Amino acid sequence: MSLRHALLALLSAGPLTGYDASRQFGSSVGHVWHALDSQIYPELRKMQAEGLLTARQVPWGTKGATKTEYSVSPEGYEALRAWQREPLAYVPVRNPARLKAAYFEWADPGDARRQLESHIAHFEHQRDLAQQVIDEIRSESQPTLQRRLSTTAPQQRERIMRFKEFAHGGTVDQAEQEIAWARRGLALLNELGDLG
Amino acid sequence: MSLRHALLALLSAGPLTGYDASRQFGSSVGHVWHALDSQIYPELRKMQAEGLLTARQVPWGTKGATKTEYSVSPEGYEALRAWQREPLAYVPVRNPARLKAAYFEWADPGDARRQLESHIAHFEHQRDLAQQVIDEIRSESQPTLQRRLSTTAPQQRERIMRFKEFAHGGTVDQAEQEIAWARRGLALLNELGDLG
DNA sequence: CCAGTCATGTAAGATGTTACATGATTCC
DNA sequence: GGAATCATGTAACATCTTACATGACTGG
Repeated sequence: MSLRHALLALLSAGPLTGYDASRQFGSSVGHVWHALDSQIYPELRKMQAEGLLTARQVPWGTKGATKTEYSVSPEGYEALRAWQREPLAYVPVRNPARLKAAYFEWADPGDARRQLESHIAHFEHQRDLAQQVIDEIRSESQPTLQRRLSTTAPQQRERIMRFKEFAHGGTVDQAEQEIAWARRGLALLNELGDLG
Repeated sequence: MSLRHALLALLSAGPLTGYDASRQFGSSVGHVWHALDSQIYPELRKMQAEGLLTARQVPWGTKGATKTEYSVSPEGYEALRAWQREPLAYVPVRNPARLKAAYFEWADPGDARRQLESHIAHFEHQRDLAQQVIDEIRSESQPTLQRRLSTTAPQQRERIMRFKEFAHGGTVDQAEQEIAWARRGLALLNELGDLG
């Protein structure tokens, strides 16, 4: 059900059309919970059907076309708070990189090395992305955050920004840790190469 | 397709019945790739149908009953090596704990605190589990690893153990990092509490 | 002979991925 | 007038979870 909470969180910053929600998703909450358009549109409709969102047709263009704008209903805000009240259900471990590394004896050393190198490249990219997000938060240049802050009492703004920084800071740390792990793996391959 | 690779890895240590595979799964490869019995049994059959495993009926008990024992076929071993040759497809981020933390402004401080405390408890448990696995590897007391090592040339044994240690070491590091992150979150809540 | 565990699943549903589809509008 | 992007999906498939089912065997 996390997609639902991600969407509530996104729309809690203010109403959005389905299209705008899809676009802004990727550059805000999508950094911690990825989803594709093909999931977002149907989920928005389902949430509206269940009363978490209210929908309104707004004009689009000059020729009488419309698009759907969604807002969080009182029930939706309550669902957001209820979610925060519930303990988080931890999902069982399912880590493809660790799985592969545990059975590197089936790889030849060159392939194992390449795995680890692309692991490093991947998480360097993740780290840089998350660091960018943090910079955008600090500079208040992120559109979704701007909408969020504009409807918030000044005393609350600090909290909101600090929580987001904290969350994305976790992503940075995790990326650093994965990079350090993969480097240890490369060192191990070197060591075993010398032995064999 | 990782379940398939996890099962190939498990059975590469030697033949197992479906039931034994299900049991041993949890105490070996299941530490990096979780799966339930209801997934394992059907997947073993599918893998046999596709020629990755060979099945053999072995007697069970004294009254003529049988059970199915699976072994990795040559095609299965090739699939295992092919998997190690392919680059890993990184899945998009989907992190419920980070998602929740990014929107802690919707939680009251007590609930946010409880989230972080159970985050710490969860990863302390993960860390201890992974540390146990590492100890079992070092002491060669893990049954699946014993089967694996017993069919391996002595020069290769070191490699196998070091790779597994390395993989589970990553789980330990990740757990430590999550614990440190959550502690920073608790400190942040304290700080914001003082401000508000 | 009865409890436990061995042995093997099925069925329904939730969630997510991949690939494709289509028309409207705006900007150059 | 054509390209880009706005707007909104659907269909098929894969994967995983939850809940349930059932009979055989073993040890006390």
